Amino acid sequence: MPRRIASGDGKPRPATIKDVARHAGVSVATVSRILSGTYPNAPATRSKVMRAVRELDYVPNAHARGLAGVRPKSVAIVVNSVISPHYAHVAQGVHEEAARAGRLCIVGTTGGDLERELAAIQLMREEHAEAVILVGNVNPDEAYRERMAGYARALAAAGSQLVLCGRPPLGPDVPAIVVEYDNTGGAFAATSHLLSAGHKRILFLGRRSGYTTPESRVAGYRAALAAHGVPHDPGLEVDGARMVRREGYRMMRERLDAGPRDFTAVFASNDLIAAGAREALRERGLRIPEDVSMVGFDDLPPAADIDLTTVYIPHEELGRTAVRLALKSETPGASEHVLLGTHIVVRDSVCPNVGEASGPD
Amino acid sequence: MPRRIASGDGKPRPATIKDVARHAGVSVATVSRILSGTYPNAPATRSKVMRAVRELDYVPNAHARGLAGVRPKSVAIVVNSVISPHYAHVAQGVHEEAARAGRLCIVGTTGGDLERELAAIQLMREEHAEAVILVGNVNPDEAYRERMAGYARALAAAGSQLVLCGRPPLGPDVPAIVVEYDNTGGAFAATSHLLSAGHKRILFLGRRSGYTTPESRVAGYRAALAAHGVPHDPGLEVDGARMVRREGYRMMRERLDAGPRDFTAVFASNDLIAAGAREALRERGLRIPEDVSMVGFDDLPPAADIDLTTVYIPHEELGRTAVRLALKSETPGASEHVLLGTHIVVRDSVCPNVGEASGPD
DNA sequence: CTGAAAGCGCTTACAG
DNA sequence: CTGAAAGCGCTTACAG
Repeated sequence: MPRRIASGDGKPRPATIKDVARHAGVSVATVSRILSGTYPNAPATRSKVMRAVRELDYVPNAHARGLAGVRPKSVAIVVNSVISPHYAHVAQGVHEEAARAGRLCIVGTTGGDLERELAAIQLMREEHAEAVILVGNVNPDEAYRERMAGYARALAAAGSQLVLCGRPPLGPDVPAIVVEYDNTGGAFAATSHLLSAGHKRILFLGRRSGYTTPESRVAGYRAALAAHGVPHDPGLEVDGARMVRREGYRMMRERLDAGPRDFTAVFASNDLIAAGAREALRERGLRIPEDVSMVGFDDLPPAADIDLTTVYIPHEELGRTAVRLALKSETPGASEHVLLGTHIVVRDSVCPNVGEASGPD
Repeated sequence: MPRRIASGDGKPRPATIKDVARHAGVSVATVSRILSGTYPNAPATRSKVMRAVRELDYVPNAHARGLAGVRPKSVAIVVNSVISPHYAHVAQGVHEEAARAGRLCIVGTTGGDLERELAAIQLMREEHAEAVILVGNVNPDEAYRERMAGYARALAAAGSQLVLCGRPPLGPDVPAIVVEYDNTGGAFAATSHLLSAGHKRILFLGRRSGYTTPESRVAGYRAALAAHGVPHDPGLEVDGARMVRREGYRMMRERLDAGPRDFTAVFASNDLIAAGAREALRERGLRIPEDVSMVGFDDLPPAADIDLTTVYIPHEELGRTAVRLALKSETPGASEHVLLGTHIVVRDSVCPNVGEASGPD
């Protein structure tokens, strides 16, 4: 049982470096040096000090240490929500790499609210986090770019580093590290997979104008159509408000209600949308893949449960890379751009097209 | 564009309170008081100071503030992994409540590793987190109890507070807040639901001796059998190593391989296990609920996708309550015990038993 | 290899 | 309502 120091009024208070020094019969400078482990020291002194540390259950005060100029041991991540599977997996990667480097993770959630994002960044600046990682889908309009440039410069000035994860770069004059993954390539592969099975009428579910993630997936979809010489019908691109299950259900439901089915396959902009769309199809007695083929994006838990062919994103690798690059860069305010690959994962949601569905031609 | 202070060597450095004071023509004490907002102050002075703060983009240094004795603005949570849906939802609740209270969240992941748990707690002590929340299933043996008692006392001594979430209390002499939910009651309701549908041979999938979560669910299962006058057959309780999908698959698969089916219904100790077991059943052509009825526990995402009747746990409420109680308690090292309710959520995974399965009698 | 002392950026009695 | 000064617990040149 470690002893506790009693202050004047008898209440226990945590031991300080002074207590340790007194206990070990050395100066505080010596204790500090021995604990830092980067100075030469006499073994006898060393063991005296370590013994005192153990006996007093001494834990250094991170605030004092931070004030005295030592780089703090924390990285920060800001996400919309920690229950979104994609964010959770990226965060998991961040945690792993942070733990490996002996860093603590500060996590901020915004719920998509700008006020909360600002407040989170502010608190992280106060804490002097070594890096601040922002992740996820955004609409990179002028206001967004200015906000990010402001964050980047403020963090750099404070010796920290802004990292953008799954977002586009901000431009050469903004000090930020960017870790992206290949949305367009993945969407190209997914669409090609359907095209190779003979599908020509492929519904794209979940377009959202202005937002980087769905837009780059639509781009891959269109590129694949073009590459296979299949005409592009804008009427097959369905808009969705958010990339969630319920939206997938709504979009498919409304499509089926609107008239005779004019597609044989579906490319859902993510797995959650695929799961929702699948439910709407089943309510009409349409099975996957016998009646309709479907491909998703993300390769997150729902995909395995519904046997969905989808596109794998290196979620955790994104988080690990973000931390690795941020901690590596000696100079705060570094700029770097990394693009990680994606690939298709084949399950059982695509059948060859036997030409049932009627096109508008 | 905020001005940046240039230090001697020309590199920008973040503004300090001194810069603000000089810029506003007042003393640092005045700036400090105005920013704290808890002292009387002259409106004219106030606006001068706020203007300087804005123009210099001043952010207070949390380390200096912490050192000077102000309670830090962070709560900490320690979980096995952030991608486990249960942990993620509890964490979401913690974040919400923390954000509401203007606190930052420090999140530690342990991967179930004791070394990492210890390291995380240590770092959180260094950071002087206001509360440290530990969540999840454990085997509360002597070593565990001693470890927790040590954490609790060390945190209390440092003015912080240990909170146990979904874990049993440690005893009256240990300063910890405990927020539990009703596992046994939920399991009783789930089992009763199956019994009411006429099932008598109910497989319990995922017993794990010594671990609090599965053990209290088994207890509810047994209590329900007893209450309904159905004989308890220990042979219907199947052991599982971890509460994951793959284990559910393995347990069901081995059970079906071992001989003729001797149950008409399944109570899975959580939804993931239910999803895995369902897959094994389907491989044998057994459908839910036509051939086998099934009930799970958690009411997390997989449940809706597989139409599973299950037990709802107030995951997020657990996290919110943990933070609320911890921040409320003025005296660090408070003791408190809260038990939140659970309830059954009926979907489409239970049919009346028509007496197909053969019991051992 | 070790110690005495300055300083990091705040807050808060203590005076006025 | 405001200012001068001590002090929080460390680290690190500066001496020796």
